[in-house]
Amino acid sequence: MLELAILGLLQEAPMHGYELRKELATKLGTIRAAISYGTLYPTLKRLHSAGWISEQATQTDIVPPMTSKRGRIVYKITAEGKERFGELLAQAGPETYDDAGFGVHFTFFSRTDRATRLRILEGRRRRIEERREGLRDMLSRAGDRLDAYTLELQRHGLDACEREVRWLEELITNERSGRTPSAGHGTESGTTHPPADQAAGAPPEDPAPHQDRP
Amino acid sequence: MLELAILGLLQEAPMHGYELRKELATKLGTIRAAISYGTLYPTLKRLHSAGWISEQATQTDIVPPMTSKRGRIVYKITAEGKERFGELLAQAGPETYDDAGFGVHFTFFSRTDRATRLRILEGRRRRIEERREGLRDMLSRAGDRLDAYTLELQRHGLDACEREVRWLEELITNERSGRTPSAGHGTESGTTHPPADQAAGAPPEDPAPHQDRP
DNA sequence: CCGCGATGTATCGGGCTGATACATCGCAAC
DNA sequence: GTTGCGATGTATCAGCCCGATACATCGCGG
Repeated sequence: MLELAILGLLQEAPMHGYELRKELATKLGTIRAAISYGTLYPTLKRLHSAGWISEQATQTDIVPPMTSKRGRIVYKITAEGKERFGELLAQAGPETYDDAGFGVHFTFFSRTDRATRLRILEGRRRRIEERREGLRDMLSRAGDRLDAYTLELQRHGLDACEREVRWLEELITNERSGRTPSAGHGTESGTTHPPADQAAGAPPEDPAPHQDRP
Repeated sequence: MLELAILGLLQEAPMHGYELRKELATKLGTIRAAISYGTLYPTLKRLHSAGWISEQATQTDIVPPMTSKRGRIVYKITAEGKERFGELLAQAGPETYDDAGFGVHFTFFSRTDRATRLRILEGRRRRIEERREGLRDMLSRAGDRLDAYTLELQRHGLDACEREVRWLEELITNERSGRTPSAGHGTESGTTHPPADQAAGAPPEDPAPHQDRP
């Protein structure tokens, strides 16, 4: 999972560890608190020894007139790494559908082909629907056996599940009709689907999700 | 964290490992996927060697005429364990406010005094508000630097944050005014509460778990 | 009587975290 | 000027936790 994330970020630009961590934190911040260095550095070493990335120490102090940065290690993705990234992007196991895995995959959706995007969205939806059903069963069957606070927690969880399913459904519909997730809904939607709000603010960037790399 | 959860469940009733896991899964299912045996059993051993719980093997095959259950190990909380549970319930560290920690604490709110409940709810709210602010900053500052999918993920995360803050706010208000989270809002699908089925195996414990109100 | 799914206990490799350590840079306060 | 401090940066370690796996038993239907 982390492997995919790192490869994906390094494909955008070479980075050193600290930068990588910050980038991970902002891009996956929603889904994953913040990757720890205790994970990051060993993983980078692993990726390096596997040949997916290259390390390049930068302690050339003499050259840069601006800021003679201290020795840090810039990681760069290799050709094999790009290949590996493509594999990881396309394949979807069970761990693709949990919170962390889905978040990472989703982050790179603009570099994923549409079929895979749909597969992953539907897998995630299935996962959340199962959780939702479990919650519903529990609330209707054992509802009165639980105390008020536990009940409230479950209700809140159920609510989040229903909301996420709706979100996924919308995304799936958009995928099928060939739209990218343009800016739309303002935080509150209640029960009504406002169908007429896109088609005005078309995103100028992000033309088409490409699959191969330069 | 697991320690608190186990102690709390065992205070309701003695259980063996399998049962404990199922109970954990349903009560904390919202917040934590499902505790693994690879975690559960070592933890139980640790709690036992610390003296918080007692193990009692049940392979008395001869006695019971009904079901000669195979040897399983029933865990029971000790007096020291109850004391420990009380400590853990009252103290709140940083890990109290992450998803897992908050979920566990919240589950046992009916056995927590009001002051602690408020402290935890407010701490959690603060945590989520920080996440929310981070997301908002990111969306307003670097919004156009991110691709459409990443953006959409962040928006969804922000939405979830705002929703949770509102939920917490409501709970806090209720706490201050002395209400417990009785069933209130919708999310319902015609729930007719089927009453009258407890009083069978339920322990006569649970007299008056929370403080009175001023 | 045989498989098969649920129940039940237990271990192991490995991923991930939080704490910790160390070192450098830029900047502001005194 | 030097002292402190926070951001940047790399790195390790104990320990928690998960997924996979291995057993063994029970109750059930074919």
